[in-house]
Amino acid sequence: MVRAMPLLSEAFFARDALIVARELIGAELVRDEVVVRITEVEAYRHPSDSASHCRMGRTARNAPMWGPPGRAYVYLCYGVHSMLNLVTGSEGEGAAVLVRSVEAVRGIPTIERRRGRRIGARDLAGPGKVAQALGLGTAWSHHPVIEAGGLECRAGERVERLLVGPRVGIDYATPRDRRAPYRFADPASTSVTERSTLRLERGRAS
DNA sequence: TCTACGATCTTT
DNA sequence: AAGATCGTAGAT
Repeated sequence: MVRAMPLLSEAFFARDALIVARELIGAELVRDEVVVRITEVEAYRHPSDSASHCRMGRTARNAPMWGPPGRAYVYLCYGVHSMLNLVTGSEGEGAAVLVRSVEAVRGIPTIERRRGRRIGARDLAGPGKVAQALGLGTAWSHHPVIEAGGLECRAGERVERLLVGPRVGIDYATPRDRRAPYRFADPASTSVTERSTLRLERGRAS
């Protein structure tokens, strides 16, 4: 048995969504026997971000995003898929990071049996697959991933250089926000969506 | 109340 | 290229 990596702290999440997003690449999500490694994320930065669920202020749905950092925000998309976000910044800010893709580290076959769905692949590219692999629904909103038990977010191997590009599926946002390079991915992973719109970032890591 | 529409995925 | 499928938000 390998010793578990340390939990990420509330202080880790209590920073700008762009910083947290970059540093979440390579981190692990753990739910019981299931362990996945984060390979792609998007930052939803602030109420002034016209792509964010917080763009129209506080509502029942986006309440978790306004809460303390290090909590989950899970919402239902297209009436079909659950999306996992991790709340960032300070309480009352309204920012989060969407986990778009992961790689299975272990435990996925068990989930496959339990859910009666086909998730055998090691690559889980796309936010709907992430929540499905971890068995998460909207009831997981507000769950602290900085504490042991349930869904946990743990440190992983640090990825120095990243793929960077625009976010996906936000055509309703302003042109500026549509173009904003708020999506980050691990260049070494094949579990990444819309890869052609990402470019390898030069220079220093965050 | 009513209506429109998604931070998607799969199949055609 | 389109259907599935339903909760939310904004309008009425």
